[in-house]
Amino acid sequence: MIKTRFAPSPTGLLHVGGARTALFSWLFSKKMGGQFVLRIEDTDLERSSEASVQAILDGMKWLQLDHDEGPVYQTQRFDRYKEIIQQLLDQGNAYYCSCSKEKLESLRDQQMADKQKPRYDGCCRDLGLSSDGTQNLVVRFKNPQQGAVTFSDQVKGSITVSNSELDDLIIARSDSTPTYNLTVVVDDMDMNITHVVRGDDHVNNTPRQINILKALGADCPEYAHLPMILGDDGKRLSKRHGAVGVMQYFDDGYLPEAVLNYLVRLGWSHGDQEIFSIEEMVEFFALDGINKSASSFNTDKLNWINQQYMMSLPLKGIVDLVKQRLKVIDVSVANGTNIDTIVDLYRQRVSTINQLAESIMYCFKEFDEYDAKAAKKALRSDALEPLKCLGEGFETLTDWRAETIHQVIQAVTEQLEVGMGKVGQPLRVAVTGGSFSPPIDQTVEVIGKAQTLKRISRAIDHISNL
RNA sequence: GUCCCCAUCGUCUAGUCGGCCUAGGACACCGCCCUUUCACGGCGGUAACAGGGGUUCGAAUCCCCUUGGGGACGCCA
Repeated sequence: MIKTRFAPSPTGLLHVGGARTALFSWLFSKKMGGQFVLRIEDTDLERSSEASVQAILDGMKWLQLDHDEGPVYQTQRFDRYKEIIQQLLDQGNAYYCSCSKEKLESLRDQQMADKQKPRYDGCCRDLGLSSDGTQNLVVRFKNPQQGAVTFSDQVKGSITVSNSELDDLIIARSDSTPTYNLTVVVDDMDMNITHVVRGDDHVNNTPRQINILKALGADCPEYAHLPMILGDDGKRLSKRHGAVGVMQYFDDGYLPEAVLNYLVRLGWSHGDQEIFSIEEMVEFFALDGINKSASSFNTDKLNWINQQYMMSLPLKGIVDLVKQRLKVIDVSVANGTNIDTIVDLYRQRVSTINQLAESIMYCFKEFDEYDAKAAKKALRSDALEPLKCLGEGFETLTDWRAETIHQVIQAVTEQLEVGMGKVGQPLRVAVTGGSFSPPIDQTVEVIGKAQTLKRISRAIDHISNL
C-alpha cells in the first residue's frame, strides 16, 4: 500500500511551494490508490503557532487536497520520540554532548575561516557522558564515519553523500525535546510512509535520515525531491510573488481549480497538454515525469489558466463566487438585474472573479463618473442626436429583448445614416460608463429599460453641459 | 568557503534509452481574420538547445571541463 504525507511546519502560511509539494504528494497517492497523510511538524515550540496550523488547514481545504489520515501533530508524540532517543542511546547509536552553544559557534566560525565545511567535531562522541536529566545535555546521533550513503531519488536520480561530510546531529535539545531529523524519521517509520515527496531543500537531510533509519533497523522509504519554485524574477520566492499564502489567491479572485492546474504544470508535464481536470492529473501523474530543475512562477500564465476556468466551469459556481465578491466590496445585487446573464456575458472577458465583479458593478449601482477616455471619445456633440433617437426608440419599446433592442439601434443608424460605431459606442458608454462591454444589445437588455433610459438622459445631459 | 543538485525560446515546457529536430506546444508580445467596442476563437510571426572539448557515420540528447543558478552546512523545519 502506497502512502505519502505532507508535513509542513506551522510557522507561516501555506505558500505556493508548499501547496505544490502537497499537490504532488496527494496526486501520487491518488494515482497509486494509496493514502495521503497530513502531519503537522510543530516541534519548534517557539515558532509554531495555532494560526499557522489553521492557515495550512484552510489552504488545503480550499484546494481540496483532502487527507486520509491526520492531521497528526508531532507535539502529541513526544513520548514516542523519547522512547526512540533512549533506544538509540542504549544501542550506542547516540550519545550525550555537553558542548555549549558558544563553543559550537566559535568552532563553526573557525571552520568557516579555514574554508572548511562547518560541522560538529565529535568532541563528546567517545566521552561516554551520562545524564541524570538535570544537566541539560543534548543528545547527538552517532553518524557512521566510514563509507557513504547512496539513495535513488525518484526525481533526481542517484545521489551519493560521503559519511565524512555528515556530522553528529543533535536529535534531542537540552530541554529534551526532539529535533526535526529525528521526528521525521520516527514518524515516517511509524506511519509506514512509502514515499517521501518534499522540497529539494531536504536532499541534504536525506542521508542523515537514512542513517538514523538504518540504526533503527527500519526500511527506507522512496524519496522524491521536488525542485524549488522561484519568483517571477527567477529569484527566491518572496512576499512580492508566491510567498504569500495560497488563500491570498482566493482573496484575489482566483479559482482553486486554476491554481491547482497552474501548480501541476510547474515542474511537471504530460506532453503538450495545458489544461487538466483533477481526474486527468491523477490519471497522468507520475514521479518520473517531474523536472529536475527549479521553475519560476508566472502570473500571466496563471491569469490565462484562471480565465480558461472562468469560461468553462459551471456558471452557477462562478455566479456564487461573484456574489460573494460583490458583497465584500459592498455592492448589493438586489435590484432585479439578472446576475446569471451578466456574469455569463462577462466571464470570457476577465481573468479573475474580482475583475468580473468590478466589471459588472455598473449593473447594480449607478457609476460615479464616465471613464475619461471613453467619454471624451464617444460622448461628444455628434453623439447627441443618436442618443436622443435611441431614447425615443427605447421609450416605446415594450418587448425588451436583445433582438428588438438591436432593431431599434439598427433603425437609428439607418434614420441618421451613420455607422454602427456612431450609435453603439455612445450608447455603450452612456449605459456602462466605459468603452468595453459585451455586445451592446445584450448589455442593454440586462440593464433593463428603466435604467437604460435613465442613463441615456444622463449622457445627454453630460454632452449638453460640455 | 565546503558538499549536493541543476542548465532547451523572456516564462512554463516537449524532446521516451543519439538520427523522424531546418528543435514542437503553451503564456506573454507583434501582425492578420472574426467583430459596432472589449473579449473569446482562428491564422501567422519574433524568440531557445549557456560556452568549450570529446565519443560517434550522426548529439539538444552520452562523457569531461568551464561558466552560471539553486540548495544545504542550526539545540529551524
